[in-house]
Amino acid sequence: MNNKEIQEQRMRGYFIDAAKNILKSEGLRSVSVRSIADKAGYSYATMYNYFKDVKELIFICVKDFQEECAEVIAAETRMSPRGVEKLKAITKSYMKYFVQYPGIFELFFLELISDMSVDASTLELIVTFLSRLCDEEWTVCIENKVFSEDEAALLKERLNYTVTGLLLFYINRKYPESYPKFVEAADRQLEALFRT
Amino acid sequence: MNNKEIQEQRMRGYFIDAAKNILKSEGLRSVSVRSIADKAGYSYATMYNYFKDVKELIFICVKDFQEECAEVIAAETRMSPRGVEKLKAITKSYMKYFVQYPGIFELFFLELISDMSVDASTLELIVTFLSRLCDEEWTVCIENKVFSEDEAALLKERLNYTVTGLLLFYINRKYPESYPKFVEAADRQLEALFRT
DNA sequence: TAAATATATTAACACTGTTAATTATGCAAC
DNA sequence: GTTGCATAATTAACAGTGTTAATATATTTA
Repeated sequence: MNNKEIQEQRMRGYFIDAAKNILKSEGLRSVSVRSIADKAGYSYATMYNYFKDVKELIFICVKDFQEECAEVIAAETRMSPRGVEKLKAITKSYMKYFVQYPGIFELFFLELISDMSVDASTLELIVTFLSRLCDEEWTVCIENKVFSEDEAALLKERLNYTVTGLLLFYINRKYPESYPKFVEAADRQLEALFRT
Repeated sequence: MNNKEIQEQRMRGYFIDAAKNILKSEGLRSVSVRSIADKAGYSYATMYNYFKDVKELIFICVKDFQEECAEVIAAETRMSPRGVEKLKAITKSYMKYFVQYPGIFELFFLELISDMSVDASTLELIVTFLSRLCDEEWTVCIENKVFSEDEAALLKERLNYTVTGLLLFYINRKYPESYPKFVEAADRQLEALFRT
């Protein structure tokens, strides 16, 4: 990587960090070209020298947030016994992360991707995130004959849809009306899902 | 209802019809105060004489769309045998409706409700919609001892979360990548859900 | 140092929602 | 029928949004 590329990457980093900062603290609604540029310490038009458009910029944050989320989950579920228990723990920790940062949930699942500035690989990254987080534990379950491979494949899909549905209803439609009730609903669904 | 009220309701109707029209044909992104007023045949500021803001206006459409959706579903599932089969048919018809009108799905589940212009009863209407559509058939299943009341309550919740997750992934994240594959995924989940 | 290139900034455009000021309209009283 | 008033519809304006073109400022090369 030559000097020019290093400097370019640095500049991109300034904007990406600014965007991540606003997304986490103030949410997706507060993210704008001008607010990002302000925080990055540049004029708004400067962004267009380093990114195709603002959609490209904010969707770059997805990868970083996933890494952070994965670390938080790993730390929180470190002590959980392998297998089904750990699958539950990972899923709960996953939901907790998005409830804590609803702006990140909006970015992952709600933000429209009408134009082509969001590439397919980013979408793939998003829709497979929970599955990737759980992959290892599913393998453990299959090895221990808790589930067959077919069962596991079906449950993996189901977990993804159910958890996203739960989060969408709670974060975006205030249902259930309180966090404790949300946790109850989530627990109910998780228990039913992993009941063998 | 006196003349003034009649005229006021008529005016509201013009704007509501225009908003519904744009939502169905062009989607939520094309809905704006000016585009609605254009179609209604009035200036943009006239809307504010009849609605608090544009959010209030477009969320009024929810009720009408639900009625239309319920009618479509009733027609499409008329011949289905009562019980589990009808539950599946209703759910598939429900998904078909939102896939056909993604703008309506966006309005129901994706549009942000930050400010207080969307009242709680509308949110309640949205989150309970599928449950209400299925309520009668769940009762039939309980009466026929296909499910216990507790089982039915759990499955009702699960159906709601799963279906919304499926639609969110397909409509908003292009996953799966084709409609046939989406239908396959939906069928898989439905079959597993109703497997007794 | 001077010229050429690259980068950052400002100005401008077309949108968005919303409010205030202004114009047009309908209606009651005379 | 005309006048005056209340009501309703409109235009103008403001503060935002994303984006592009033209301009100003650095930086690099000759």
